[in-house]
Amino acid sequence: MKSSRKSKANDVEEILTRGVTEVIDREHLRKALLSGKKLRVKLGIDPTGPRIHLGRAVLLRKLRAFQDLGHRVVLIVGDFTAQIGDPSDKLAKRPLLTPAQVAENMKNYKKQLGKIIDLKTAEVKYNSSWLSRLNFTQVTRLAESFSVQQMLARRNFKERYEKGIDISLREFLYPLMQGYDSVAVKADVEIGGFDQLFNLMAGRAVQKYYGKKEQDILTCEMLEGTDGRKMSTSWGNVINITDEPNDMFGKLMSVRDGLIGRYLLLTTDVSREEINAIESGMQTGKVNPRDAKLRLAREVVAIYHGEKSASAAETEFLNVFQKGRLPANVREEKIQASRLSIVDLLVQTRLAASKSSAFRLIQQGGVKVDGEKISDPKTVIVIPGKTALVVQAGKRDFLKVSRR
RNA sequence: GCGUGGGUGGCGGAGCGGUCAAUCGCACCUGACUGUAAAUCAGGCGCCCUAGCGGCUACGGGGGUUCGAAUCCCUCCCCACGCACCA
Repeated sequence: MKSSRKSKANDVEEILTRGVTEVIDREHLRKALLSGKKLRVKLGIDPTGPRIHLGRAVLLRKLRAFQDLGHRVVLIVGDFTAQIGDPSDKLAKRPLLTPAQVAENMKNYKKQLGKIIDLKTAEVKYNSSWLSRLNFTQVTRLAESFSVQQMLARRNFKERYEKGIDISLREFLYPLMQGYDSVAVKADVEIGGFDQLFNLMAGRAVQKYYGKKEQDILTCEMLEGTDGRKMSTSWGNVINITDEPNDMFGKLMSVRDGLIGRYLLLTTDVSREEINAIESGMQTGKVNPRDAKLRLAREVVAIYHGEKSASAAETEFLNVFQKGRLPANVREEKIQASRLSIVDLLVQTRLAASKSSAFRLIQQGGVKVDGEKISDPKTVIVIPGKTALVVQAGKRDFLKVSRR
């Protein structure tokens, strides 16, 4: 959207290289991008309706970059697989999604997508609309496009085969289905995480088999979670693009120092020259990692919540965590009692999950009322009627309490 | 279908008759320190209370043996692997 004619070559280079692990066929794709032809760029979407996190956003942002150059984004909702179940999923017994659930999930998902992708010009397709219509003859024909040897070339299959671990035949069908999607939507390019390489390649094989031109494929790096491990909701190291500004800012500040460069590269538009400067600055001690991280946090929050929210979140963060002041907006709660033991107060206001944990919190010195540390669990707190007490549990949990 | 090994706290994984609310690692919480919710260090991490070498409920479900069971037996359910079936 901001590319002048002269910088187009740069934009193309940026697409082809930033956060990219592999491009097949690189030269072909470069030429196509420079030719001015409008390409159809495909990305598969998970129909279980998860929250979009910064890792997933790497792909979506890549997609957006294509969109900004005038190409057509084609999102494929994998509802068909969700409805027949994935046998590689050990928890295969989990309930399969009904069409209604998929529709609901996608409604949610689209709201998030809209933060990155321009949905007005994007196509959204459900792969059940063609996959569920294939009859056995057609499936058989599709199965002809691949050999067992080719399938076994996939690392995941190869390892399991060699170890004697079951591979369901149906699993062999999955790459074929994904490949068939590419035929159905006439994809010119498909993008995905580098773990998707095989499936993306399958698209090429299937397209070729059906006499279509093969899509180019582009795989992106996978972003680590804030602690350096694989980003995963169950690890709790995920930053979602729907996270509130202050929360998002704080989570970004908890990214490991060693990951600052990668985060800047994969989640922001900060130029690579600048990222290099920041990284070498950190190595020589000229740049304080904290400041690099503040920059990162500002950039990312601005992308999803706007500049204003970003600087507000920064001010808030510095206030609360550097200067130890009260947050600007503290939740308020009115309770009925006029006098309560500190333990009961913590439990009633849900600042502590149970009395035992409230006890612990107090004994560990994590509780303050109006800035004063409470160390005796038996302390009785008088709840004021007009003004409110500020109760603090730990570093980040604040609550204003007054009488109802 | 047969056989073997398993099912333990948010996860991984010890324990294999008592001192086990259960080693340890991860995650999480608190404190100290600081450059931040980073790193490091220390402590905590089922619930209840009159807060104590206190009480209660817990180790897939049910039943049993025992003074006493996560630990032994029976049974059911589930998982992994091997064999058989396919030939």
